[in-house]
Amino acid sequence: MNIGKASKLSDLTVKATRYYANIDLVKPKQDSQTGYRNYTEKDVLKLKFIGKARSFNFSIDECRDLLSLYENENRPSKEVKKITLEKISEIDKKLNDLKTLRKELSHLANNCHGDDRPNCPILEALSKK
Amino acid sequence: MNIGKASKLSDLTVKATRYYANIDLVKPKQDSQTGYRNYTEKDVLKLKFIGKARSFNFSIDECRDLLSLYENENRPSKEVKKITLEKISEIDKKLNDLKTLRKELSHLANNCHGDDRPNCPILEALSKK
DNA sequence: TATAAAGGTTACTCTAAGGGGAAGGTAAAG
DNA sequence: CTTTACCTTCCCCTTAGAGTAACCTTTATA
Repeated sequence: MNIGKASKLSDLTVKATRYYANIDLVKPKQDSQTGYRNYTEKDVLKLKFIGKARSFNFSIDECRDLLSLYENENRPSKEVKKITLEKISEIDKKLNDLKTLRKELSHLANNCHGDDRPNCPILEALSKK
Repeated sequence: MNIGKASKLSDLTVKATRYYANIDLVKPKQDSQTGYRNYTEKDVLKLKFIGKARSFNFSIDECRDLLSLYENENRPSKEVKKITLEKISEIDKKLNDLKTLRKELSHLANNCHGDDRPNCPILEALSKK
């Protein structure tokens, strides 16, 4: 099938699908005459897999790793688990950073009366230290 | 003073400081002979302000807005507060997304035995639906 | 004073993951 | 036969600088 149908089936944009072909992530054969990419059912499964992994915040490189594990019937599950646990701790770090940031910002916002007067503790905090 | 000193004083890299000059954020006069940028004390204050705002996750464009408010003695504090509250709700959205993501991933990881056997619920989850 | 080191300048490339759009070939429908 | 839809490659754009090269200026040292 052509790229349009494959993209629709895997719930990706044509642009993203073509990108994945360009970076050798899911590279279907191309018709030597027309240049059209010819996707198989299996390619669609891979594309879906990638879409799902991307929605789980895995990077393209991580998707590449996961995909090769996915395609290897003999992979040890601990490798997949390792990547997943790393992703979780990465998320934990981001969560902590964002929580700290939120605290600081809401502290500033709480101290700002937010009216038409020019005095502003937020700007003061940004300009001090 | 030259860019090196100004950068040191405002705790920025020379590269970042030069970048801010290029995008007209903090643009000091340049010596017509040597081309050297000449930073004033006031410029350093602005650079510090930006560094602080950036550390609070404000984008360059938001810094530009905040900076112009900062430089305007008559600004109403509500404008600053508005930007800050928007940033906070932006952070809240990210926090929610990440929390959801974390739940899903840790659920998957918990169900994966993570040994040398090929069966892997994580990959199954990524390939289904 | 000659020179080397330190610091300045512009300009180009690179990052992640595609989006947007142009120019042009192909296939299907009217 | 022509319009429309779909496909192709190619190039620019996004964030916020980092890295590097080539080259100029100022300062420190032999």
